[in-house]
Amino acid sequence: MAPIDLEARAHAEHPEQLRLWLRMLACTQTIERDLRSRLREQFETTLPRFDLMAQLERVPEGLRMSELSKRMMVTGGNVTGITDQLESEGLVERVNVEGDRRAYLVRLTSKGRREFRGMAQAHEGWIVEALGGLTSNEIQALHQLLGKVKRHYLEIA
Amino acid sequence: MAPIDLEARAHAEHPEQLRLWLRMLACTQTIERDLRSRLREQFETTLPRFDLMAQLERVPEGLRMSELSKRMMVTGGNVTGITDQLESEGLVERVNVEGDRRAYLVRLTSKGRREFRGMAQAHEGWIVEALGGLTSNEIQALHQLLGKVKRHYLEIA
DNA sequence: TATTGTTATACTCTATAACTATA
DNA sequence: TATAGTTATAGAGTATAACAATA
Repeated sequence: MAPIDLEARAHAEHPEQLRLWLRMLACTQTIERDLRSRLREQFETTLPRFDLMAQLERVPEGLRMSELSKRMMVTGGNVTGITDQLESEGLVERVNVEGDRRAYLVRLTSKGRREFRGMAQAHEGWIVEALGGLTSNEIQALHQLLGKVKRHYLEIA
Repeated sequence: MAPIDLEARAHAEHPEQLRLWLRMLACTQTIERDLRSRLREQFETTLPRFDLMAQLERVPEGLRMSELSKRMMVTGGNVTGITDQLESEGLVERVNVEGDRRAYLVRLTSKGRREFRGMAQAHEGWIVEALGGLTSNEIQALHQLLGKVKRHYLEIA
């Protein structure tokens, strides 16, 4: 039985692209909502905070605000706000950049790194579970197809 | 060249599910952001407002608040707020339900229907363009795979 | 002048929970 | 008691624009 959700507005007469889009949205919104509520309940944090820390985890020396802003796909003011929060909790720190006194590097503290590992492990488990209905081949296929979507979108944007 | 975005945090060592998830998010967030800004600029409206009207367009007799809430995947209070806005602009109306004086049917006015058609046409064009990099076969494949994701997620939720 | 990051602000979206009215 | 919808509230998330310091 079809669930009643965002996709309910799709007509059979709609172009196949639109029907696909509504399904994509329904999938990501549902999963994302659950991630948010689990992050809040189990770790008292939010998705942007988690995401900022995830970006930093890959880069031990830290990232500039402008780089974080690009990667998180949000404007600079917001990165400042999230960084302020995390810094006040001792999870990240701002480090001066040699040769440019306007800029900082934001990096995880050891406390931040420790706390992030716990969250990341849980998060990974939730995602593996959420996508657990797919075989490895299907995952590869989806990954490849969405890669194509992304590349095309960057070209026309 | 790989774009710098949400996916930048993906490691090769991450499980394939997580890498897929980050790609799904990057795709939908990018497209969704553009939709929001185009709806704002060209039609002075928002995605939830558009979505509510889209749900109603399929059902000329209207939908109850509770039904809208389910379909839009948001809680009742929010539907009230959006409906209030649209009603004050004469785009939707609340109609009494015979036999249940607690409930309403919300439906598009003719003005609402007229304005919606314009927006929907533009919206459809944006989506067709956004997903224009895919062949029809690829669209079918994605649609089918995401259907599987959705069904599995409903089972475990 | 341009760039980095911050501050201030405002608005949309959302969930939660208490509430009113009807069933 | 349960249900339909509303109200009130608080917080997340975001964009915009003006600003200070530095390049």
